Parts: sequence; C-alpha cells; structure tokens
Amino acid sequence: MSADPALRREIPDATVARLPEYLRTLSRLAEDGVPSVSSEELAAAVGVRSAQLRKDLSHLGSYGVRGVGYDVETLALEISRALGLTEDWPVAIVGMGNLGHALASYSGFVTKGFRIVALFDDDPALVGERVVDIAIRPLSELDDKHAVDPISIGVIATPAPAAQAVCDRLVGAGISSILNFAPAVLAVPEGVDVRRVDLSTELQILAFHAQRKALAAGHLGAAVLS
Amino acid sequence: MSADPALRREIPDATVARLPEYLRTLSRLAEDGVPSVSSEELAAAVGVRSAQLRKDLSHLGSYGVRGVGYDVETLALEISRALGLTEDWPVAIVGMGNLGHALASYSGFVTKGFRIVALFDDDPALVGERVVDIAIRPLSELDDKHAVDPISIGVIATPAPAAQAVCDRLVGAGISSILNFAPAVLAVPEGVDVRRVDLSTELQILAFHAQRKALAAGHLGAAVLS
DNA sequence: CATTGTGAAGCAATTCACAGCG
DNA sequence: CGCTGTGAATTGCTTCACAATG
Repeated sequence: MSADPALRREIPDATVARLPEYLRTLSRLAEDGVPSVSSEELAAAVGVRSAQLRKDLSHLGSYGVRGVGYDVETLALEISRALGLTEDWPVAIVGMGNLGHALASYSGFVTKGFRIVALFDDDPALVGERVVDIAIRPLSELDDKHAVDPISIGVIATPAPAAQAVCDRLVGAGISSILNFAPAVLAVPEGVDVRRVDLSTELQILAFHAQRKALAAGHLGAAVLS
Repeated sequence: MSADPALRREIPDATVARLPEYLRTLSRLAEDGVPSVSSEELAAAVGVRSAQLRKDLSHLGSYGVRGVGYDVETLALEISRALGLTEDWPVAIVGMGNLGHALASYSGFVTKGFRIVALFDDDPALVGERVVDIAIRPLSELDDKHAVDPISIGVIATPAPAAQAVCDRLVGAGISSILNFAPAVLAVPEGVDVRRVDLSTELQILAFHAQRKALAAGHLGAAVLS
C-alpha cells in the first residue's frame, strides 16, 4: 500500500490534460464490454500517438501487461485515482444567466466525482429560482458557513466585469480551485488554481487557421515570393 | 504592401493561443484611452512574462518603438489582422439545447469578426423558435445551398452521441473549422480543424491539482518517504 | 537611455527505437 | 512473439541577457 506513484511523482501538465480523454474513452470501452486494449488501439481512439500514450501512462505506474495490453477496468480505475475522481468534489456555480443555467443542467457535469451543491446570483429576479433542484441564492450567503456546505471548486459564469470581485469572494471563502468562463484574466493569490474556458478565444484561434487555409488554397499569389 | 509577416511566417501555436488575450487587454486599454503600453505593463495585465510577450509579438512583425513601447491602437489592429478578425466569419450553431441557447445569446460571441448566421436542431419542439432573431432550422437544410448562407465555422453543442454525425454533415457542407462542445473525439479529414471545449475535462484537471494540494497540505505523512 | 527585438541557453514535451518481459 | 515501458534523440517553447535603436 501507499505505493501510488501518481501521488508521489511529478506528472507533467501535458499528461494531466490528456488523462481525462483517456478515461472517457476507457469508460466507453468498458460499457461496450471490451476487456482489454493495446496502447495502439487506445491511442487511435483518442487521437494521439501510441508512444505518447505509453509514456503518459508510465507516469501513473505500470499497469499494462507486456505482449497483451491494458485491462480496461483496471486502467480506468487507476486514471480515476490519479485525477482524484475517487473523492467527492462539491462544486458551486456563480452567475446563473444563460450560461450558468446551461452549466447547471449540463449532464456531463454529473460525471463521477463532481456534484453541484450551490448556485449563486445577486440578481433578485433569479434568487429563489430552482435549477436542477437547487435554489439560487445571493452571493453574500457564500460567507455564511452555516448556510453553505463546503465547496471545493467554484465556477464563474458571470459577465467579465463582475468576475474579479466574484473570484475574490470565492478565494475569501477558502476555495482554491476556480473554473472561469468570463473573458477576463483573474488575479489570485499563490496556491489558487484558475482555469479559463473562453469561447471567443477558441473562435479566434479557429479564425487564424481558417485564414491560413484560405490564403494557402485561394490566392497563393497574394504574397510575392522572394 | 503585402509585407505582412503574420501571413507569411510560421507563427507558433502557443503564440496564436495567447494573441486573443493580448487583443482583449489592448481593446480594454484603448477604451480607457490609454495611448501606449510597454511590454512590461501589457505582460503584467495579461499574466505572462514580458520577454514572452515581446517574442510573441516579434512573430507578427516589428510594431513597437524602442525606448517607448507599443501604440495600443496600432498593436490591436495588427493582432486583429494576424488572427484574421478583419474578415467576417459566419458561424452556425448546431444543437440548441441549454448550451446552444447560451452560446447563441452569449454577448462575447458578437466580438468583431464573428456573426451567427444559422441555428440548427432536429428536435421538432425547437424548430421554428427564434433565438437572437434567428429561426432554428432542421439540420437537413444545411445541405440546401439556397436556404443557407455560407458558413465558415460550425459550433457543435449537441449531446456526445450525435456529435460525430453532425460533424460529418458540417464537413460535407464544406465547413473546415469546427468548435466542439460535445465530450467526444471527432474524426475529420485532413485539413479540417477541430477545437474542443470540455467542461468535465477542465474540472478533472482542477481536481487533480486540488488533490495534490490537499495531500501536500493535509496529511504529509500518508506517503512514507524513502 | 528606456525599451524593443532577438540570438543563445535552458527546459519541457514529443517521438524514436529497442531492451525487457509476460 | 507481441506489446509495454523507457532511455536517448529530437523538436518546440520559454527565459535570459544584451546589442540595437528611436
């Protein structure tokens, strides 16, 4: 026991970012009754190279069988453990506009490990409304230790101008993992983890590549070659 | 003229991913009437190192003034051009459930350069409904060249099981830039660009780091040191 | 003379290629 | 024998540090 390399070793960020994808694919295979996969097969299903998959998994430990492959159930469990999904992560969403509503009712949210425990919004028109059976409350109640269950992860789904103030309150309430959907850069103290998801950033990156393709395919002559 | 390094040189992916952030911050500065910034100031506002900002910008061309800094308006324009935002990118959203609705009415969407031109959903209960003044239509109309304006970017906001089929239709209709919100890996032909935004992946990455922090801070003794 | 733009150094991630092993 | 696990090679990104310059 206690021999869990995932919790002892350093796992590269790039690897961590791919683990959820591996896990999702393994879960689907498990549902389909597939008992085992080779690194080649799993990598193909996820869209990475098999060498990369093997190196990623090697950071978690040695869960494959040479000459055979990986047991689907076992590997899924080990990845879940490495990601911390065997524990329970209570989530609060702040900002219950269109996006907040969508996030709250998003089925993928209920993935093993995460559980929405509170919804906040200061708009009096929204306070009291129930979404997925949870009442929307004003953000001020966040500070009331008796009114709110412990929260591990805060999701910010407010407009950009409100994001920093909301973030400060979440941090003040002891939350150190934040998922930010507002198009704003958040300043947080050391030790607080912020991940940002931004629609318009993604669109702009797509536009960049689309423009390159258009230039390459369309009017090659637009740029004079040296 | 035609001396636009952004369209000739190779710009690293990592740089492209940061350009939207620079642009957003510059736009805010421009609104506030700030005429110029140094790499130090801009980098601080965005949360990167100044050397990285300068190296990133150097891939676009030489738009700074030594000893002074960057003209906010000029730099914003050059980044817009590099990203292709001086052109118009018509967007279609497929899947008008909670998330699709939220995306359609998301104000950040109307950022310069992007314009929603069509909404699709095969659910008869949704077809005909108007969101942001656009009627929801069945996906079959996508193939009807007379019924649909040209589309550059397709956004998939359907449940995972439908995503691949929707993607195939989008690709079949000539769309080669896709933003996928469904938790599924899409298979696409060479030349088609897919970016995925996935809530549960982001939550899982946060959970991983939260777990590390908990282990580091809480019961250090759980793992026996060698 | 403060600040940019950039070679060179340092780091991190990916890919290769094969030894190790069930 | 086939497939995993991993050192070594490679590629790409970040940071440093300073020469170039308006």
